[in-house]
Amino acid sequence: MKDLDISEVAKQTGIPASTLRYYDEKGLIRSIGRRGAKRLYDPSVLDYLALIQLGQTAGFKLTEIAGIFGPDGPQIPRDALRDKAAGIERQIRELEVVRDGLRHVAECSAPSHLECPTFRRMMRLAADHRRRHGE
Amino acid sequence: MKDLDISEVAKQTGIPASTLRYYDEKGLIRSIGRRGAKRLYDPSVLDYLALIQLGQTAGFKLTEIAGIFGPDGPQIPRDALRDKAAGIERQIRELEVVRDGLRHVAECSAPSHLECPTFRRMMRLAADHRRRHGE
DNA sequence: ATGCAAGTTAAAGTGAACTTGAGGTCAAGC
DNA sequence: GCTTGACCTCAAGTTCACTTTAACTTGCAT
Repeated sequence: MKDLDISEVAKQTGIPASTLRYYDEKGLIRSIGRRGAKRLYDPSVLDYLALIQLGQTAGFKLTEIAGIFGPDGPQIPRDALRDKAAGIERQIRELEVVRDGLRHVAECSAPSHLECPTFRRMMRLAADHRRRHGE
Repeated sequence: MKDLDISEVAKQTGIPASTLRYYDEKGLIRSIGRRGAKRLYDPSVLDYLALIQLGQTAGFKLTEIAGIFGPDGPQIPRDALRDKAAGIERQIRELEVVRDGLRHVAECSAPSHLECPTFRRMMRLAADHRRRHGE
């Protein structure tokens, strides 16, 4: 009897019960049964929820996540997946710029950041990058 | 007369005019004046819009972006900025996992990805990572 | 002067991802 | 067997970031 009730899942993942019910309703997770009216989850749901959060970090919609890892495997063609991976690669590059920008802003105290040459150069780079690889 | 009207800004950035008006209304950008009723923008708005998009990629809300680079510089304490940078650093790590995961899914054709050992290992790593560094 | 494309406003609508609230159910402990 | 508290459903509400619509105004070409 190692099945988890909704509050146990909530406690272990930090995801509110209301959200878990919402995911359940949307078909992103699936309870293994009920005790009375109460949902019971297999522990594997924890891995699955980690996957969902990861997908969200990457900017996937819930419906896309459900589509990729739905009840039975992905229906997504390989090319689309490779494209997605490339998109995330670009996103990583942009985040590196933001990270460096924030670090710079935290240190350098020019009167306004928009006047700091280092900062402007970073912005220019980012704009160019965005221009080269579609938005 | 190198000022830009709204459609020029839209064309050069790819951002719809409706969104530019929305940003204007929200105080994220500011027109340098009007010709008749029509907004005119300084070319620097292009850099500024690149910055906004960059901020969005990093998951900042529009109000946060306005707060950091509002009319006059950031009011955000250095520590908060460093924390943000660290958060983005984590986000980058997670995106690397997603990128690798997608690439893997694109190649390996196990019956279901949830059964592929490589994939499960990646998920576990991600979950651990998320557990160590708050959500 | 007239017509019209391209702008304007204000308000309402959209979609995604949740959250909240009211009222109901049920297994467990006293 | 009755209360209690954790869970349930279903509908409505919230936030964010826009988009759409309807009705109005204006600079510019004819």
